[in-house]
Amino acid sequence: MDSGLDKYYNILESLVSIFTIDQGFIKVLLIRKKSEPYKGYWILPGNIISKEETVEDNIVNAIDEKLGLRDLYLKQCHIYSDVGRDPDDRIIAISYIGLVDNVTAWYKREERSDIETSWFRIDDIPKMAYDHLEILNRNIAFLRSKIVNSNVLKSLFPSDFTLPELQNAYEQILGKKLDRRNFRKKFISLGLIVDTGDTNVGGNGRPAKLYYFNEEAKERTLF
Amino acid sequence: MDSGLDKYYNILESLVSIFTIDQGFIKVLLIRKKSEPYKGYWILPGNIISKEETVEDNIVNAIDEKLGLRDLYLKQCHIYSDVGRDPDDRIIAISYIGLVDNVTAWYKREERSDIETSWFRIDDIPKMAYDHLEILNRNIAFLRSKIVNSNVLKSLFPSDFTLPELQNAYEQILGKKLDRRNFRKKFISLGLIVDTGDTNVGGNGRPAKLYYFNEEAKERTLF
DNA sequence: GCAAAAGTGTTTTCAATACACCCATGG
DNA sequence: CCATGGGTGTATTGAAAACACTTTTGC
Repeated sequence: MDSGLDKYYNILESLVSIFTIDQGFIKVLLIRKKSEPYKGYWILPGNIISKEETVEDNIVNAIDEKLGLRDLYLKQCHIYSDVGRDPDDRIIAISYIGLVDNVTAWYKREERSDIETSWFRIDDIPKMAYDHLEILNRNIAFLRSKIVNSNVLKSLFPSDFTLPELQNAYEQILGKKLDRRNFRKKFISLGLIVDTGDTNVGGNGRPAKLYYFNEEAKERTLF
Repeated sequence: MDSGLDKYYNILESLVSIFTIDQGFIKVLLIRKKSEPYKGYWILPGNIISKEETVEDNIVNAIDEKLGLRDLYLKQCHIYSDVGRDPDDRIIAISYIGLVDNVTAWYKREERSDIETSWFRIDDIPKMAYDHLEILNRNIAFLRSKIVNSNVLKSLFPSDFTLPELQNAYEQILGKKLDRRNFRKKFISLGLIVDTGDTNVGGNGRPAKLYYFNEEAKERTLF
């Protein structure tokens, strides 16, 4: 590393905000840092990008290896290139949003014993290293701007969800209450979701009908 | 460059699609390539990113140095990291959209004698090198999705534009005709544009009123 | 039978659309 | 005076928003 071209060799990392919905709360998957700097702080999952892979491949592999997750929805979000964003080195970050349904998040996931991970509610984020809080917040804002378009949240609800659950997810991300009747009317009349004929069991009150997302429905503006 | 970390040193380039509106046509500024490979083909302006600058700084400098343009609207668009996108080397591209008004584009621009540039209508793009056509097309699609939100096109019209000119720009980018009365109604009733009290001169027919964009108007969905 | 949560229809309001005639200028 | 392009108002339609009572279950 001593040619005049050195200054053109950049280090890139991918950083992913993986969201799921659990117990009615939108949560994000974070990793606890085990070494200095920022030991004990939390970071977004990610990886250094090598010359032999695309950014997407890098992320898919990183998520599989570090988190034991496969088959999630990924969406490129933003690039962070401030020279001082990492105090030790110039690292350019490429941020992505990932969405997984809660069945995959909880039952199909193979946890790695050497990595401490945890899901956090997006209104209760722990202390985060580097500029990762800023990146996460921007990703949440991006998610918010995306869900007004139909079908984006379907990655969080693969099958057999109830309308109150779906409405709850939209309300949390949009940060406001929605009318139950209008919400139902919109999703059903646009053919976005399909009645399974079943109802859920347990819990208080009247059982809710179960739905799944109509894969054929085309994208359109919702809110 | 022979440590085991070599594979983590990536080369990055910025690539910008700079749009303006001229004679009622949306045009993009391209550079003609003077050397092999792809000699004689056209490329998007851009630059290799060094370790000591942000991507934004890099682009601002590249546009100033190569094109003699300053003060344009810039918006990050997408990252291209296919391993084979440049046959000679692995280069990751970060694409941006740039918007300049036609006064700046034509009168405030200092052309560089050693660089051959030209504005092309977006429905008449010449043969382009590498994957630049794909990148440009994606940027055009991105622009199309952006202008449905107010105020994005104001960078193309700094002052003293006519409503037919503005409508024409929207029609070209959206690819469809719009109703004159409804178009006018929307922009004026939302307070997005302000009447200067003047009218333009020359040309056939009744002179059109001149407007400027209201800087205080807040963003909202238009189409 | 009552508490808890889900399901359902109608009215009102506002924004989007469709539509046709008059006006100012240049030649 | 006529050709050209710009400016203007109204009626209709459709989607969004507001709103309250009934139904099903567990205890």
